[in-house]
Amino acid sequence: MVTIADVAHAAGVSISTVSYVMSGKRTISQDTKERVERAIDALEYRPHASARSLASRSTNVIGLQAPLRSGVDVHVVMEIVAGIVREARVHHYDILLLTSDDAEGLHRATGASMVDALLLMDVESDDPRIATLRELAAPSVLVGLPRGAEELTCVDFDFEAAGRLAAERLIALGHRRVALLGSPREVIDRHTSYAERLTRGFLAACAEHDIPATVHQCPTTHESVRVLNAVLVEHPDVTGLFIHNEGALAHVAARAATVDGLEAVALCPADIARTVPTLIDSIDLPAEGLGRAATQAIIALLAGESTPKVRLLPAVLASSRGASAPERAEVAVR
Amino acid sequence: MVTIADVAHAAGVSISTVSYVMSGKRTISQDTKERVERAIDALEYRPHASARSLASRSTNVIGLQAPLRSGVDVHVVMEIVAGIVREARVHHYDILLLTSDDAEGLHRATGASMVDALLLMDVESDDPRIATLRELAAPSVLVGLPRGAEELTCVDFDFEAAGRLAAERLIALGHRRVALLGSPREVIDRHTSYAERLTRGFLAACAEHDIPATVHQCPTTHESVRVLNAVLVEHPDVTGLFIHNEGALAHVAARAATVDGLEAVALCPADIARTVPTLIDSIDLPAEGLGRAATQAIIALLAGESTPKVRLLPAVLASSRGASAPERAEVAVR
DNA sequence: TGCGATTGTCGAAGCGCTTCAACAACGAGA
DNA sequence: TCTCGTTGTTGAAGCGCTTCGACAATCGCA
Repeated sequence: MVTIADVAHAAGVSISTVSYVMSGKRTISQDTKERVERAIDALEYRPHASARSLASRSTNVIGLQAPLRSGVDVHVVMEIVAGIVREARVHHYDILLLTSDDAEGLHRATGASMVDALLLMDVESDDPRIATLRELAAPSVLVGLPRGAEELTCVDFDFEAAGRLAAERLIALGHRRVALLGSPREVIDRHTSYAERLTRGFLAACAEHDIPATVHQCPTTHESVRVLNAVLVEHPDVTGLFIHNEGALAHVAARAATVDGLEAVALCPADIARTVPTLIDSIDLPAEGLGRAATQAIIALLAGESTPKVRLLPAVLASSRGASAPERAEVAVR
Repeated sequence: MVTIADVAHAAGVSISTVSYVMSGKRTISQDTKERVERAIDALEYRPHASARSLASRSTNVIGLQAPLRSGVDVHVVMEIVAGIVREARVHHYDILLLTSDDAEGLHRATGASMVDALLLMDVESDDPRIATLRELAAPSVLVGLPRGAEELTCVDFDFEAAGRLAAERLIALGHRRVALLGSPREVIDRHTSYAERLTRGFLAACAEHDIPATVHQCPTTHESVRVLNAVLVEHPDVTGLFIHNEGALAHVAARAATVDGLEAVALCPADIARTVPTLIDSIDLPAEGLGRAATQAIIALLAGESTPKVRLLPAVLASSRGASAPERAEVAVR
């Protein structure tokens, strides 16, 4: 293994000089700097991560508790994680994957100084891990917006605004009764923060416009079609649908397209929306951007910068009108 | 921060004694051992991971390159990762999540001694990372079965056997022309190892029974229904379907159920199969078990044990016959 | 021309742990 | 009684890096 001593020797300087060249924490003459850098390249030197972290008291690793639970939108979770990992690498951080939903993992990772900071996904409205986070020395960021998260930094998509936006869009399209086909029952039962906020926004906007609205828990499979059928039987005057459910989206949208006058808006990643041509409109769920934003927040905390306690990514209506990607591109060109 | 010196002082022993109590590498009297353990508990001592790894020259961390690509079966990937993480914890290892598909990440993680070993998922038939792995000092295990992986340890599900099994099942059910609705085009184009092996097994078994068979690339959305329709138009005598495509499964199965005499078998995780009642049968894709097996293999390598170069988890027909989980339970009870 | 400030480099002291070699203390066999 | 193994414990030497304080060498300014 190549050590800093080998580099120092090859460049004809001391160990500390090599260290300062790498960190830039002291001024080094151009000449010396170049000699050291050549030696580093020639020897393919890579600093030993543990040695570095022992001496510098920081690991450049962020611990991530990602959900591996049922009912969650796996596609979205993967995208968020991808965003987190990519953004972390930009800032020279790595991601340690912690088994989820146990506070012990948080204690272990920080107690053993394996990580500089923590990132938590799939946060519930009253998450028991929140209390744990307060005890820990390491800074943390939540992807989600639980109740009672004062003092904690939270980053999330603005689900409440998305609910409003969907409702207002449907109402603007002329619908006089609407329904939300939302998350599966287990997600609701866990009081997952985003599901509750989405519902709140949707119902509030409908109420403001005096439009009757109902909310339905929706299984992720083609059984969701049964839910839709039941909704239509119970409320035959429902003509506007808002779908937020990865697994059910394609089924429900396909079924909805067969019913005269029924129109559907969805909340989902843009690439998913593109595969469902029968949607009237969609609200983009910027999953990767969410992961990146969360990472940026934790990096800022680590740098000692002041960050807003809560950052919500805005909900924007994608003007897809069901067009597939290539078609949209053509439209844009004309 | 509590250090080993604090524990030693509290227990009235030397630092090395504390270390030997924790590692068990030397005999320690029962009395001393208990005193040390009490001190550890009382002080909530957690050894500093970096200090330990610097001194012991091993990190107890495994690097994982997981795919965050399109077309992959996200659900299955998540389950595999969950299996990997859980099994790793059993053996006191942690998982470092590496950005995927770049060989540089492998060099970085091992060169900087951040990991003891590497785990690679989503391996292609001719994966460029394989050459890199050979250069590295760290042991590695592939989840997949690429060509030219001699010398490398591989763990995977036996997709070829699954292909055979599905074909034989359909033939046994009396079908005289069958079709495989497989992975999306991008997965095929990447020459993903599992897709090719599944096809090979399926076609081989059909050929052995002189049963005509066709293979179709299948988009993951409800567009897959179009593919099915096209297949039925082109080959009206197709009555047996084998589906291996997470996103398309529910759509295709639902559509197939509307065609008289058409029967479908699927390859997917058991919990997914349960949500698709129109399936005749399914072959379980033991995703979590696959992750666990891969981790066990890498742990064995790290322990210097000899492990088989290739381990394939067997394909087994789940006798679901389309029954949903509760119904099956009832049947079992009677 | 002299003197303080700046610039560039270095030696050495850790960071918290593992592990080797050494060594008391003790019991057993001759 | 003496010697030789065991058994249990310890001090100290690293592991590879960062960073502090020190110190020449050079510079700017009076």
